[in-house]
Amino acid sequence: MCQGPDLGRARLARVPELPEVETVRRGLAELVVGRTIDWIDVLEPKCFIGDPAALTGHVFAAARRRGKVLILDLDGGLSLVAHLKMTGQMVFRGGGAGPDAPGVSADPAEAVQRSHNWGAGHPTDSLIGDLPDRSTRVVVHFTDRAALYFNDQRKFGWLALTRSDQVQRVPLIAKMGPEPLEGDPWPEFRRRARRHQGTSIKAALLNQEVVAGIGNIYADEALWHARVHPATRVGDVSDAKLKALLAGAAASMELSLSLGGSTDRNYVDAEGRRGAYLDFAEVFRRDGQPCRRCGREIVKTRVAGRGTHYCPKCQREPRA
DNA sequence: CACTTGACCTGTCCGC
DNA sequence: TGCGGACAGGTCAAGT
Repeated sequence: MCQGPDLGRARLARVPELPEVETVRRGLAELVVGRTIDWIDVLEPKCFIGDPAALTGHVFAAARRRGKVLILDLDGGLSLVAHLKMTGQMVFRGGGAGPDAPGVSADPAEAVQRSHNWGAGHPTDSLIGDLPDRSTRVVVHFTDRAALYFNDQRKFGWLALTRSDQVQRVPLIAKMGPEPLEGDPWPEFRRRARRHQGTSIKAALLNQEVVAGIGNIYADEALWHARVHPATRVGDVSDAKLKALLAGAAASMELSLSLGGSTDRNYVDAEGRRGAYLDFAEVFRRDGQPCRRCGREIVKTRVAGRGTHYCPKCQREPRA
């Protein structure tokens, strides 16, 4: 297939953060809930924690999410916890067309398969080819011949089998901060952010113990919305600005979430250009382009060890 | 304890 | 055209 010059960058930017994981969750809730596991094929041992054989015969009962972590509950008090990290994907394939006809799957399966094409770096991008492929790490085979593929080119992601009542004991989940899109996260976010007065606000936003689900993209977006320089010490950020940061992150994620359903459709146009996922971005990967508020050129630097995009006019240096 | 840096990986891009 | 190296980023371990 033809690969435009921007395709590589576009893929890298599609790291699953909260909105992307939520979109995957919704798809899985529709497709795997109610299905019975036949067996689990672990192609990359480091990507599956626990005994895969213990899952045979169990039925998916619900699909939940905590921050960027997926939680798939099964009957019998078991849960499959999953983290996509940077390049993980969950790709469902129905068995409607039969096991020997991988390319002619039924409509529903294909539709959801596309909507699950988050994450990055798949050879064929908007339309995944035959599975398993070389990035497939785990395959959940269902009794009806359907299958759920966990793909992850970089092997950072994982699936872990745990007892449902132990899910909140998973280290990452146990310490996780409030959900930014549920209830009123502000009091808890403020409390937790104030524990890290000495670090940069960007590092604090990326810290899952401060607030759940924010990654590099939405951290940069939130900072732009709130007009805060990413290197500002948390101690120098007012409560009003902290609140604006939380609101900015939420707004950006809500927008992304609302685009999630349509992103797959025109993700890569005929020229292989970037997809709709970037339409909500004000600064991320927009270095060299004008700020949509003031026209100043967006710059890229490094803060908290991460590529960081901001507007030098709207988001002034701390110091003073 | 607070905070920073490196490791984990692989694919892609850039300069030579 | 090919090759080495930088880079991408979520989380954890190890370091200051």
